[in-house]
Amino acid sequence: MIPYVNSPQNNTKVYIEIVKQLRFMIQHDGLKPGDRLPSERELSERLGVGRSSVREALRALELLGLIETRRGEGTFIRDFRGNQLVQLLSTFILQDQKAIRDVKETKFLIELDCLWLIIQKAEKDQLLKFKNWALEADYTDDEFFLEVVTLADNHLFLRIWMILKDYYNSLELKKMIVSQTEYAELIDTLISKNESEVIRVYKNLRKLSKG
Amino acid sequence: MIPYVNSPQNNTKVYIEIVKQLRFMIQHDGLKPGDRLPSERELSERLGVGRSSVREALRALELLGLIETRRGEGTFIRDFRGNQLVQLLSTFILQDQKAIRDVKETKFLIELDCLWLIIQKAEKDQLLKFKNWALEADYTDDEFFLEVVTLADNHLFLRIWMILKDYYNSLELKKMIVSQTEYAELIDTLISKNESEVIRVYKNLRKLSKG
DNA sequence: TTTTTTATAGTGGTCAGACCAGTTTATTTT
DNA sequence: AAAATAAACTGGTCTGACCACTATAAAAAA
Repeated sequence: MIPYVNSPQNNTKVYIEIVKQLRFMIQHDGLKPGDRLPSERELSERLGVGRSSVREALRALELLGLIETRRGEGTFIRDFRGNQLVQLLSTFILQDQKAIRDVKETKFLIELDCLWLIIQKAEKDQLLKFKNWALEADYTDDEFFLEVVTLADNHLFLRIWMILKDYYNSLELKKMIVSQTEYAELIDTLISKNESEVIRVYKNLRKLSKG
Repeated sequence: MIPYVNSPQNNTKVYIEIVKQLRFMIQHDGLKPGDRLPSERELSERLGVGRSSVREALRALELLGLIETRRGEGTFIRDFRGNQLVQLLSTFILQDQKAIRDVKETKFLIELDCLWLIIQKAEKDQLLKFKNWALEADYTDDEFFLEVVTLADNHLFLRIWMILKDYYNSLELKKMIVSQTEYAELIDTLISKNESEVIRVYKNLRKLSKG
């Protein structure tokens, strides 16, 4: 086949071109999450490039979380609404030890953001169900706020919060004890859509007078 | 050398291990943007793995924008602000309308968070200097809010915002026109530490009645 | 001496081929 | 028809070979 990728006047790297070709291929063939891509050897042949270059492109996309590879089976398109990327960047970025305060601060504010989003978006019966659960079930603080962030219905916030949560826990700070009634009270303020009360109750729950 | 990477009980992919080793190396040696990494051949030898595996790792990091490679010169650490990958991810990910809404929503709330942090933390003379700049200098909306996020003095928010900003710009939405006086008004509310006014002015600046 | 030119060693970019370790499919045996 | 076996495929990795380009050291010219 004619090597799209390796034509003389093209001076961009081969693996970048392969990424572009893959993107085109996915769009053109309407491939969806779960679908299989052609094998490395077939791509190599079809695009007229070496297999190692194909692999460089695929590995890059894999690290980005866009595809998934299973030995012996093949390469598959992934459900990439979340971004692996933030995951990865964070591990690069969060080496910085002095960022502890930033992590706490960010986690708190994002939790507040999600509470605010819930007020804007959530249905009342969703919240009532949530409250029942909060009163009866057994859960950790993380599990409670996972529900909150999920209810906020913003995938980016969910991803960011997940990372922050993990990092926060790795700090091994002393845990606050929060009673079920406090959680329930927070949900009540959501139901009543009282923004300032949400902030007050949340801060109190986190034992914060100030941010 | 002992191959860290290829020990028997380790069944994760070699290139992933190399990424981890690189991260460790960067942290341990305190490498900063602009610094050079060891050559591919040297890494291959030092880690006891094939050069092609090293390249898979490096290409992935390059696509992520974390490193930069110059033929004949070497591989360098980059001042990563998500640039490269955003272009790519945006076309892969952001076809989805909900994802687009999430990006807008998240950027909006994080900007508000930063404004709130400024009220808590910033010194008055910092803000006055900021206002002078806002009235006299020439800047884009991104540049203005980069100042805001910087003033919030939270590295994590800075990083997240940078990524979001790039995502957001890659959406190619129509830009709002904001006058210098509007920006200055926002800074005034910061100086007066009036939280509800900050929210109102910011929303107005973004032409939002609701989130 | 200083400058310029020229060779050389080093670096990333790419390819081809080999082998291993799994999975799937086809074939054979029971 | 079911089970066991063989073959064909797929990704994972390594090695060695070139090429193109850059930086450095050596040699030649000024």
